[in-house]
Amino acid sequence: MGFTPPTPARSPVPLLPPMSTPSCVTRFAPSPSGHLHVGGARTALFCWAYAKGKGGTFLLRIEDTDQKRSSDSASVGFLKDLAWLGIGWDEGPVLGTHGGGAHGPYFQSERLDIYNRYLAQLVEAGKAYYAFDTTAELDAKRQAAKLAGHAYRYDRSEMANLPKATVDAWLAEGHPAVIRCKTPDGPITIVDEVLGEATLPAGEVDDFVIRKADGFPTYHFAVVVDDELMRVTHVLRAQEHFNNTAKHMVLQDALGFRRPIYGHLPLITNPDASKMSKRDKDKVLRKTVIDRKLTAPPQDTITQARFDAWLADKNTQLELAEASLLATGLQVTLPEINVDDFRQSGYLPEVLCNFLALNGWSPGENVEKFDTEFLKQRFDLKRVVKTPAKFDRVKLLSFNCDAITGMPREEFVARARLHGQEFHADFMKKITGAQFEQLAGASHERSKTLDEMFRTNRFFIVADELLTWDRSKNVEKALLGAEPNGLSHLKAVLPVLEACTEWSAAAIEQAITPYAAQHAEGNLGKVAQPLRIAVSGGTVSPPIFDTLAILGKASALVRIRRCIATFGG
RNA sequence: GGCCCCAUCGUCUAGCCUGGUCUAGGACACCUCCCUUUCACGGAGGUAACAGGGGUUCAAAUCCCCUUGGGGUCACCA
Repeated sequence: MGFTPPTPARSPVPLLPPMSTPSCVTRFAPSPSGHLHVGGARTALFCWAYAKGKGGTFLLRIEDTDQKRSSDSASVGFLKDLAWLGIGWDEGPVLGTHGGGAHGPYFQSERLDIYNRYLAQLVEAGKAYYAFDTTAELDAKRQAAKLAGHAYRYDRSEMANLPKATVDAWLAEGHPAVIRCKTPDGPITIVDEVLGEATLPAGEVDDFVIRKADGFPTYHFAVVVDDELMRVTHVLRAQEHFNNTAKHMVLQDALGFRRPIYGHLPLITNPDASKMSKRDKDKVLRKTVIDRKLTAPPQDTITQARFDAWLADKNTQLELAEASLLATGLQVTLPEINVDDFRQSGYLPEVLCNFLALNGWSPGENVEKFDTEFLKQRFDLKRVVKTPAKFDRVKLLSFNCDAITGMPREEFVARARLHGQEFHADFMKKITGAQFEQLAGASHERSKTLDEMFRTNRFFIVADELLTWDRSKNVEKALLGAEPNGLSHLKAVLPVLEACTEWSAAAIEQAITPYAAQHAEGNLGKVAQPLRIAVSGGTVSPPIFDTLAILGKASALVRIRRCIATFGG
């Protein structure tokens, strides 16, 4: 059989008039199995940047051909994630101003008749055939091959040569059947803009399934048909798809389709080089539960039965909502995996985009900080690295910190407020608008994330009479050290504060500073720290005068009195 | 295991294609000091890498080969 190794089409034959065909069309084609993973987000970002930088089209397609794994709500989830990141799509499912387009539907599950048309065409042309092997038979052969120590390859001798009459009869009798692609014999050379050229030896690609027994096309088939029909010119996807490219090329040749340009992006992994997956959350939870020797879930988290089942079987995974509930109960933080996790943790979308782009690509010239506009203009496949990147959350945090401290105060306050309203409704309810503004203002320069102030300043929203004090070393030292210790300073400044007629940070400072000068050798810390402990219960808070001002005079005084009483006055 | 790909500080990377300008640059982390009312921020320094071995060459991080190590993939999942 005269199969020539495919080469990229030099002059593609356009399906549509040239006028309406953009020079560059990229697509992001996730399967809707949950939220958008950061790795997926990086792929989407690069696809977007590449197309937009060339004035082309970026489209989104939902690959929901796996009936078991797909759900409508899941796809909506990462549409929102993408929109939050600022990665807009020109064509695809509609969300707000994004999406639409003339090449839909953009859900593969709605394109079955299209696939069937091409499938029939292939079978008719003898380029594909029905196969009636059962899963059990196939598994046995795979197993045998493994035992024998060689790679399993599908043997077409039986099914590919079945007489048409037999095939029709079996089909009519309702035997389960798949359709396999008759892969021509010969080596296949993949040309990749990132990885270069790679040739798979003959026999590496066997007769793979293109339609499943349930009537749905496999990923390989749907991708090839859709990329052609949606006139995709550049396929940018994760490196795990590299070997699949050969299958896609076989299909393109069989169907007479154009060949898009390929670029396979390096993977993003955990710092220990393991795959980043939501499994990592389960791992953290399991370790905590085992370390603490817990036999029951914390109150108000998950049921005992669910807990037992999860703990008994390492392969059981908690749902996202269950996991975060349990994490809250155990007071552990889960590793961020999905875009939404980073949003909840208070990362800025523009920072996440910036940092993600740096994993696998760099503009050179020692430039690290840039926005998506810059990325759009500068991104190119030549500078994409070939090696997998370990995702460094610490560096991301540093970038986030820089961005936050670098933004105008009003912007921080506004963005923190939005974050609070979404993720810390309880906090926002217990604090007035003015108080929040003051707190956010005071937290601005010490915030690494939008979330931090809500976690470290919970003392603001507890009732004065319910505040408790840490009994840590630092607290004891500050309050009960050698005389004159913190406690005596507290007793002494109390009347000073009571005498304050104006209760602003500046006014309080004016009252306290002279006291410190006189009674603490001008060492403000000797007075500030006990005050901080008294009103916050711990050793960390925004600057003390701000803290007192935000709390209000009444609250502050009650807390100080209670503290004195608690620590023995 | 077969096949494919890859290999620069702890990490992300620049440099490699078109050998000399590399006593290998930046960033994060780390260490030291300074600043400081806590926590942060900030400022000044510092430690730290061309996986190993052969070639080619006047000259190799840069080109070639081998070894080792890492990753991907081998589904009626995508």
